Amino acid sequence: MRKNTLGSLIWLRIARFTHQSNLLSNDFLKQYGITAAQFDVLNQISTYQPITQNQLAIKATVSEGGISRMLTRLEQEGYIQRKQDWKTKWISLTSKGEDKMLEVFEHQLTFQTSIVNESLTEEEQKTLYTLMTKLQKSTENKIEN
Amino acid sequence: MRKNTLGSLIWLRIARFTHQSNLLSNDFLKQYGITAAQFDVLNQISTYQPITQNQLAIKATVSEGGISRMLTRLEQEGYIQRKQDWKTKWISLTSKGEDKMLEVFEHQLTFQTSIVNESLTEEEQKTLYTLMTKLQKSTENKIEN
DNA sequence: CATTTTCATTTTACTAATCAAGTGATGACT
DNA sequence: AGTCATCACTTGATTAGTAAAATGAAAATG
Repeated sequence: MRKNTLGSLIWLRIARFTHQSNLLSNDFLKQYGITAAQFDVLNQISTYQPITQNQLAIKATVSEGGISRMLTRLEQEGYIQRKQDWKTKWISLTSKGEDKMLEVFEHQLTFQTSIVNESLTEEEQKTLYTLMTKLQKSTENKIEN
Repeated sequence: MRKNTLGSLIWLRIARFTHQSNLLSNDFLKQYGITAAQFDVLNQISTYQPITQNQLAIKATVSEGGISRMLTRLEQEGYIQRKQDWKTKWISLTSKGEDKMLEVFEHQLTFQTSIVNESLTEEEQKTLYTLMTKLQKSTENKIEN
């Protein structure tokens, strides 16, 4: 007989939430013509630009190959530019990319915040943040073994 | 100036944990020759078989098209069988699929559990489970609008 | 009894991710 | 100088996901 542990149930809830909130995010961002994955990467670039692809991959927790393809798409759309300097490519937003982030950032933040605010009190949110941070940091350490 | 809310920080932590724990899961399951996504689907089938593709898609929180392809692969590998009955296809594990789940389930459960146990106390886990359940249920309601 | 509706599943076109092998230029040995 | 290693990035093969259009067979309608 199958018996689940508390740990595995937590795992399942988190996986479901991520999946479903991703669907909602993509649906919400559709009106701005970008996907949730693109928003995340543009947001990282906006924060850390100019940044190399290598560093960006780490910030966005995506593989080298993944960021390469992602940037190709974003470059085609005209949101970012890659400046080759020696062997490194420095990534930054174009003015179109800056405008897009200016247009979208606040709304996406409000969108995410409201979903959390609707189901949890301020106190609960603080607790959840603390616990998730513990969990995530510990997983992060395991990755860098 | 960019200012993040508690809600958006929670969102970020959850997304990171999911992504990283998925990498770990895939890495762990590699020795058994299956992926984390395949394990999840096989696990659902094992629990609810026989089950239609439609219901399975809901259980596994995957789109109709997604489950169709996934099952094609699992069928090719010989883990599942599809029995056409009227217009419905009933999915169940083959004996090879049953064996695989018997081999993997306990280990994957232990793997997931240990990651949570290593970073959180029993009490913290209960709290986290309660909060994540609230959050996830609320998101689920938004999806079915 | 022919036609339309319904419905489960499949397919198409796309985004996105991984790992691993391939490029191509810089720089460091011998 | 010639070879070799390194490094940042790209590419190929595969898995996985979505939305939306297409299939195909049964049921319902007129």
